[in-house]
Amino acid sequence: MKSAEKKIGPGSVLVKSNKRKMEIVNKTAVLFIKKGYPGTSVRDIAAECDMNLATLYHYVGSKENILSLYLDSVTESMSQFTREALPMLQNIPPREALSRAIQMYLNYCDELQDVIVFWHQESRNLKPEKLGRLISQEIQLADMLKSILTWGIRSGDFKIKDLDVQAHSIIVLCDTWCLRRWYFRHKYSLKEYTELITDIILKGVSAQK
Amino acid sequence: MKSAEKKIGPGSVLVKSNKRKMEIVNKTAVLFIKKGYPGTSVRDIAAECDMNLATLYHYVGSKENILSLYLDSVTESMSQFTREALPMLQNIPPREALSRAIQMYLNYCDELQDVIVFWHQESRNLKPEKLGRLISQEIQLADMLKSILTWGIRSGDFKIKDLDVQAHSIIVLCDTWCLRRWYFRHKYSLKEYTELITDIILKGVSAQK
Amino acid sequence: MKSAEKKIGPGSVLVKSNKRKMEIVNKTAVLFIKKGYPGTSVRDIAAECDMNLATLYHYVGSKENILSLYLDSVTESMSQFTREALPMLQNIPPREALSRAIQMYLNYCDELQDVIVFWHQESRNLKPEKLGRLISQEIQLADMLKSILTWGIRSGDFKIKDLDVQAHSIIVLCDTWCLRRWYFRHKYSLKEYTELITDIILKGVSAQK
Amino acid sequence: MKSAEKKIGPGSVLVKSNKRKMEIVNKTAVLFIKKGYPGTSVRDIAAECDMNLATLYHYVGSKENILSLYLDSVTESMSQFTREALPMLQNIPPREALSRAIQMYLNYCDELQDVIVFWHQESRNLKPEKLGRLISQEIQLADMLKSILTWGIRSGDFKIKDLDVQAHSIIVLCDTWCLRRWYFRHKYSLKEYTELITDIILKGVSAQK
DNA sequence: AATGAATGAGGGTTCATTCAT
DNA sequence: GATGAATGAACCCTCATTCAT
Repeated sequence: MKSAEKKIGPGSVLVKSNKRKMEIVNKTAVLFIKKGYPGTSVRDIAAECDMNLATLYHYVGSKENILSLYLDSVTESMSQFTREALPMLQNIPPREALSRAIQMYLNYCDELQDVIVFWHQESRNLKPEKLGRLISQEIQLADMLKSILTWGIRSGDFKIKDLDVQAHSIIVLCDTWCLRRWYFRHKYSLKEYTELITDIILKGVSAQK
Repeated sequence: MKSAEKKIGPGSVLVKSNKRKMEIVNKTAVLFIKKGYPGTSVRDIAAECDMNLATLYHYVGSKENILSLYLDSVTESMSQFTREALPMLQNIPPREALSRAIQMYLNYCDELQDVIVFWHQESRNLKPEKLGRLISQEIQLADMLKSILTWGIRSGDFKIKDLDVQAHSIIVLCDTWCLRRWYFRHKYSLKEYTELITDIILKGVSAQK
Repeated sequence: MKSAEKKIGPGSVLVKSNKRKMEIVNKTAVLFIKKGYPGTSVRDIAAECDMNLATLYHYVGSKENILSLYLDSVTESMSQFTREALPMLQNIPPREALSRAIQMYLNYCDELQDVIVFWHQESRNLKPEKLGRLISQEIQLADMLKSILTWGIRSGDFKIKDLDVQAHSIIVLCDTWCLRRWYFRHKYSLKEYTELITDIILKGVSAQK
Repeated sequence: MKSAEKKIGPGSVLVKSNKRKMEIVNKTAVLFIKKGYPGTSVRDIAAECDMNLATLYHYVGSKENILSLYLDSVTESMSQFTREALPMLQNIPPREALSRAIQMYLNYCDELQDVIVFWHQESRNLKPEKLGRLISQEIQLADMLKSILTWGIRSGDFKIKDLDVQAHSIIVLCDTWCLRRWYFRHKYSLKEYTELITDIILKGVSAQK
């Protein structure tokens, strides 16, 4: 990430090069999602980018690196989601905060469902270091949920045995909208699923009278 | 096929050939799980089976067929689990039935975690027809849970808005033990996870006073 | 040809074995004609014969040998045609004898057109010795025609510069019915073609006034 | 393909690439002729071209495509022959025109005898579309002959029952020089064969007094 | 006579990557 | 920066044939 560290102005060579690189990554992502990582050949990618094979290599170095760059872009997006979501949930009653967190994350998942499914499937092809970055994003998201859950516990709204399991369960139930779309997609709208799953989750965390 | 006319019993040729075939499938499964389907070459497989390449083909026909045979074996195992579990849960109070179903399925998942993760990841490489078989197993499992949930609703123990979402949620929360093992494995024992997730689920389905 | 040399009665093992062998050859011929010699695998053949691969080898020894046996059968058939045709053409005016020879050979070609085309195409795969047998059949046929032509010359009906060229030309013009069937088949009936080509040939050999 | 936008002229990249491609096709043709199409492996071809296997594929795409390219080159050559021959036969008395056409075509056949034999034998391996191209060349040649024959009929020199059969017969009798070279080659010179076959043909088409 | 199993060699093709220009 | 060419390794699969039983 040299270019990110240096302060370089618009129009510089590095920026242009970086823009090109991201174009490649984005176009490649489409292929990866459609055909899988091993199923996508570098020649496919070059063709999709309307680019000479060697030129492609000039920009991105290797096939694996494209995957890595794509990972960067995805984790950045997830990180941004988490960062942006948290402030919007403060100063709200915990139950509603959790509801809205679920709703926001489900919307986010729905938009990026292909991406989410892709990383679930291709995490195998990541080296441990890269896989770690993916995992840490999940943990960051879980942390956000954990802070909401903690507020609720303090306020007496929630009663939770184990924060970690609870937080991850919430994430997983949202991801399910993507991972089981073969079942849910033709049965519920996103709105319906959101309502139903929110109900289940809230019931699970509530301090029952 | 003349051999098809012969009576098939223990010791028959077909059984012997079938045994060999299953040996191959089982040994291949290990490779598939370790390196993924595209990452496993038929030469790898032949080597693992200590077998000439052509001999391998004599038994299994193609790489894709090994995957298919493996799928058969897995769906059969899942089907058997579902079939065998149900009778053990009858004539038991619904809450306990559900608890035991969760426990049994989590044990089953724990044993076959590599397998479960594998099929989650490689479902992309399945032709629609095969994928359908995998899906129908999940649905069968969900059906089993739905029948337990229905008993509970009738008995007044459970209150559930949507059976389908609830049943699939339960499955997913169990699968999570495998799919998020990178997080749970070094934090909880299976027993602990079982207790915690059972709690969450039961709370979610209970008819609250 | 061991069995051919020995005088063995019906029902003997060798005769039975030979019968089986010819069955194989005949069924194989169909495949050879349909898919070509290199395009036909020994497994294809065994399947067509509803026979175990090793059993097939027990009877015929090798793939090449099947071709050779088939060649035997074809040359024998051609030889028989030539032998049987000649006596039917004696004591007939030369012009009519030639006409009838052409007609007979064209009928023969029409029946065996697939066979004729096959050997034209696959002669490459024959070892010189076998190829020689095929060639000698053609020469034998040419000899028959040459004897008719000679009668005609003696009788004053024909005037021919070179017997060999003339005889082979006649054969080739008949073979053309098969070799150019892509053109002639949908334009003429065999009867029409026979008349037309007979006309051309007769005009070519006639002693013009 | 960007390169397609560039002007194509001598020295352009495309021409250079095309030259290399034709080198491959020509060298491959030798192998095809010697060993047959199925008998020639792409590894053989790469070796003959002194070229890495993958490089070969870079230029020609597939084995079948080499055959197709070779077919292109051959049909182009035949087409050129037909185109060039016709003007040379105009304003000549029909008998002489036909004689010279025969002579020219026989010379052409003699030069390309291996090629002609090859396509007779391997036409089986052509897809219908490609086979059609081969056939249409033959028909084009026949058309040329038919126009000569027609002149002769009009002038009263020729008397012909059926133009098609007559034209194709002439072609076949010329091809025979190649297809029966096992017989003619060691018996006649090309010049002798030309004279003899011309005689036969002319006699066959003549309006006899 | 019959058969399932076994095998070494080779089939056509594609891969990710590099390099000279 | 950009490009055509090049490459070694590997891909999945099929071949004709043999052998133990």
